[in-house]
Amino acid sequence: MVTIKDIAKKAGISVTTVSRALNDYYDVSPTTKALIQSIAKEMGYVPNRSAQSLVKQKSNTLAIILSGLEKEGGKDNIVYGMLSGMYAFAETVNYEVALFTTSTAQQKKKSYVQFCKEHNIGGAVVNGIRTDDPFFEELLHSDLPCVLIDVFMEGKNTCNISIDNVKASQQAVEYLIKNNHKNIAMINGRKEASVSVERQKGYINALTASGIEVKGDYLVYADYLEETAYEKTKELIKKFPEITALFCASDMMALGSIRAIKNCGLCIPQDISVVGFDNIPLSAYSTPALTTISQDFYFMGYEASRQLLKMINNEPVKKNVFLKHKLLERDSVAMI
Amino acid sequence: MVTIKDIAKKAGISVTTVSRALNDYYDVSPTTKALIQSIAKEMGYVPNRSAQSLVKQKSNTLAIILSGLEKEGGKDNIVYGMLSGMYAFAETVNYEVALFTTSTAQQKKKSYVQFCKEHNIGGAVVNGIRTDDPFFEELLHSDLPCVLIDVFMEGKNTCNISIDNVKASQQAVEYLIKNNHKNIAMINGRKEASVSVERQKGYINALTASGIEVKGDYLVYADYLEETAYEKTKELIKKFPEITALFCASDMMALGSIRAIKNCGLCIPQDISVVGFDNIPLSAYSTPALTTISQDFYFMGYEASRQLLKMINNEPVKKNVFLKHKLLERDSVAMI
DNA sequence: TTTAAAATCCGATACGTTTCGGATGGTAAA
DNA sequence: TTTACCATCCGAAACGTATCGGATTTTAAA
Repeated sequence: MVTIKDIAKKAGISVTTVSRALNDYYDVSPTTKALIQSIAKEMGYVPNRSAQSLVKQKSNTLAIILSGLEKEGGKDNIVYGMLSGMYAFAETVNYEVALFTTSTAQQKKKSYVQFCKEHNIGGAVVNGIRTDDPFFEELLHSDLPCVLIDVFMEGKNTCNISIDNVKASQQAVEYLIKNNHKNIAMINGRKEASVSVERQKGYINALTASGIEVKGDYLVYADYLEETAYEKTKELIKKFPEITALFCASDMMALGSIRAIKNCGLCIPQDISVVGFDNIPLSAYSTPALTTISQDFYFMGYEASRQLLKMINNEPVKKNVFLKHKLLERDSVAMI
Repeated sequence: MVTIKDIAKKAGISVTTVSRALNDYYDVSPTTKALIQSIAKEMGYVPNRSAQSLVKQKSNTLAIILSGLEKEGGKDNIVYGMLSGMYAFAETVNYEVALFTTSTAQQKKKSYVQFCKEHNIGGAVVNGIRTDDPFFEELLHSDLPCVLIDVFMEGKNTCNISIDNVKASQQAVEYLIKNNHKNIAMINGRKEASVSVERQKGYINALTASGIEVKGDYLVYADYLEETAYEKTKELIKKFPEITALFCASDMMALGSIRAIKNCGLCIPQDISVVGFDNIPLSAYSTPALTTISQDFYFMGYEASRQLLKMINNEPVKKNVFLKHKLLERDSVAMI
């Protein structure tokens, strides 16, 4: 391993000056600067990040904390999108990304704060962490800058980023109403998740605004799981055959619903219309193609990390950032 | 930040002993060990990875080098699968993973070797890098341990991991032949990629073994892209209406082919049968569900990193590791 | 009692980099 | 000639940890 000491020796110059030359400081002459840089290149010098991070007490690294890169969890491509967005942004500012996942398996899991401290990390983007996770609490109470994606909590030094979930789901349900649907059920995710609450609010808003009675029985929770949605949908449409439309709080659940509906011998959208949420790749390939609320997860990851960097640099940021969404009309909704 | 010095002071004990206690060395008494560990916990001590990595000259980190976490590239979920497998393994051995992607955009991209040196990384898992990438060449010539997924090249300190692509595609085509197909075309990927070569070999093997003439015109390249496959398939089935079956070297291309076939007013599998390759999530949701060769990318990432760690620790490893595959019969193939 | 061996501890140094505080020599203004 | 100011350089300390080589005490064997 070639170090700045080696360069210094070869150039007959002090270590200090080599360091300052390589970092392009003003107080080293253009001549020596050029000399040193050429020697560095010639010797194949690579700066040692550990040493840099140790002495500078920071590491040019952003953390992303995820609920888990699970074997079967990635079908929706959401995490992938956020990740790639984050990496894309980090690259533009010469930062790196450290990915930390909470393994459900591992009992003695490490605290998020600890992870960041270990690595001299300045701040974290957080997604998919359960709000009752004790380590999440600890993170919120620490003064590490955090950007929370799709979860609304207040911490010591946090901000939130997401689409306007209320408006988006309201829009989705209004679209169904516009297509003359009145008996509209909702397959929601986990009751506790803040996005679920928001999306439910939008559903109710749309119904009441159109003078449609909100029936508690039409509202079921499927944990954002395809399989659960499949079962709940089956029960639902057997119990309430008058239902003509379904609003699902995620595309994965919508896919489960679609399967359930087909399985009951009904047709989509002729018998029952379905609207999803997220616009995951699968939704475009299902039959029928799923009408859904489109979110740009790549951009979300990109923006989240951009916000984070601002916070790390003590620049002012908005506490709540709302990104754009879009209703994507495809083939799973019909006029009745 | 609380350091071992702080602990030493509080415990009235030397820094050396604190370090050795925390690392559970044999030559510190159980009493002091317990004392120090409790003080460490109480003070919220977190070891500084930079300092550790600096002094130990290594970092307990595995690199994964990918061709890019691109916005649109992740639809097949393959990279995600490998990633999660790698993280899962790394966790079991208390290692971390550093992800490095080659941005097509960024001109002044950094060499892979440089990245590893900077971070004191002991070795890398590599996937999807073009074989003519100069930095890839450099990596192969370096003595960094490398596990190459799905690419067959020999380096100074490398090994390869993949399924038996020849056998797998041979099996796929044999399956079509068993269903009485004789005019079987193949949509292959990039001609240069080694997996393409292998899969083509399997295709030809199967045909010749059954005494079916291999027609050069039946073999087209679509770059592993859905859209290109769509177009090439259209041309193909217009030009050669006798074709009754298609073997595609990837599921993404198969999805393009399916769309093309439908678009020509033909039915799958009644008019044309299709077999894909990979078993990506989308393949199960397409209509008809795609018959395909199933690979376990999670396991591939897991095994690749397991191999890598062995190489880093100078344990002996096999030069070529073949993982299992499986022909997954679904609904896109019919007997004629 | 002496001696050897085990158990337990510690000082000093090293890892590679940055940075504080100053040193040196040269140039221009007073 | 003196003074002040640049431009350019450098020594030494610091970051937090691990480890080599040895020191000290305790225990057990002879």
